[in-house]
Amino acid sequence: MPLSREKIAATAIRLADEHGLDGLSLRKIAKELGVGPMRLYDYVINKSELLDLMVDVVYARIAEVGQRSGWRDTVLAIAHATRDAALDHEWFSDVLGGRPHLGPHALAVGEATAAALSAAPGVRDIDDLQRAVGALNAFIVGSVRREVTERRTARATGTDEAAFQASLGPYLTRMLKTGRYPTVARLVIDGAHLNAEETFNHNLTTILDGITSRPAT
Amino acid sequence: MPLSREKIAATAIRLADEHGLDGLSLRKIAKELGVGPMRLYDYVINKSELLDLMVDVVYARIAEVGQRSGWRDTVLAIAHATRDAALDHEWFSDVLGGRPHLGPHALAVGEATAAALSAAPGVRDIDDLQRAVGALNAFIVGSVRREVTERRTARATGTDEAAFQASLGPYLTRMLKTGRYPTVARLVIDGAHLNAEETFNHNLTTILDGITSRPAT
DNA sequence: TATTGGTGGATACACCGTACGGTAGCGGGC
DNA sequence: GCCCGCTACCGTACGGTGTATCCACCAATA
Repeated sequence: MPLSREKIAATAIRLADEHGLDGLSLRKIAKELGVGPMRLYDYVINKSELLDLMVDVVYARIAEVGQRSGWRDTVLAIAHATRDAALDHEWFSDVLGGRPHLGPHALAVGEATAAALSAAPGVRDIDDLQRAVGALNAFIVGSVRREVTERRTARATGTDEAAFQASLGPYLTRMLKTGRYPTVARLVIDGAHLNAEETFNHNLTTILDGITSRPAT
Repeated sequence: MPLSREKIAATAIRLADEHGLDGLSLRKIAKELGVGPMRLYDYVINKSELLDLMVDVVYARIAEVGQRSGWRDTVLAIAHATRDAALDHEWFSDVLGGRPHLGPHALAVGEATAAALSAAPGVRDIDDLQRAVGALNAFIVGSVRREVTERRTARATGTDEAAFQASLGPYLTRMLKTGRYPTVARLVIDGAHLNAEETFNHNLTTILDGITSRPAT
């Protein structure tokens, strides 16, 4: 089993899944592979390139959803696949939008979404398409990042009310008790029960409706 | 001039503006302040806490836009202030959405946007408000990240066509020449002339229209 | 004057990415 | 058959990071 870019990327992904991107180091990857650290540089230029490799592996999984019947179903499938991938590989959300995704599978995903959106009503020319792709991707990136961040803090503080009160509570409740943030307070207190996937879905359709129902300029 | 959290955060922001977040280290900050590295730990627990401090300083600038006459003007002002701040402090976009923003000024910005959105038509109850805030913030985070990333790669590769062809060109043009990404190719070739701020504005109004014009469920 | 408390500094540790020099094995030319 | 050159592999080393710990000094108090 002679070592390869794929094998390196695979173990790197596994380690990143377990210990996060900060806990990922070339030395640990090498040790996990039973190899000296410098061996990796025969297959990869940088840690940065290794990261690009990992990212494109994830995009390969996203690209697997393929094409659905209608443009809207395709977009929905890609968006949900992206979200699922980010929830499986939380480090993926740390990189989302932070560097250009130019791997072959990333391009394939981009092509699929762009092709789907170009068939949407309200998308008339290339400028419309560029804006639509931008809006959709921005929403996906932002949503996924937000959800992963929330999940992390929930895991760090503990899900239950008691642990929350113990960790963030003292500061946050004191802040909210000042009365300077009444709307935020209402959101925190009353609005914590919404399902994440439903919210994602809801906002996604809102965005798509906004794109398609745009009046002619 | 005895050193303080504010002074530390200010020089940290300056260094991060110049050399990026990766080029920021406690040792450099300390050296810039003419102080041993460990002195900083008398004012800050972690590098993480220092980052939170820096982030909240930026949010203070964003919060300065205050309240406009209508809910829509307020939201637009906050969104643009966020974008401007991220373009001034590109490291800010690296952190956007990646950690909970709980500083007092961040909460103030959150309160202002939530309050404004709660007055928007189509936002009837707390659940609507939560979703609307989520959609808007997701879009802002994603858009700003994308724009900063593009600006960075443009700066790295050089703006002009020749340098671009020399750096990313060989790989990207070869990829696009395969014919597997026709829509992306069209976007890259034909659609590079759009103004970033206009696009941001356009998509922002699209999102807001989508939120306000949602049918009653 | 002796003691104590706090303040600033230096040193040290574990870890990181990666540049560099060396070595062992192997295929090809004479 | 012998030797050479080349390639694949590897260990060591350097400069940097965040941070814990200990130490020296100095002011104020008993």
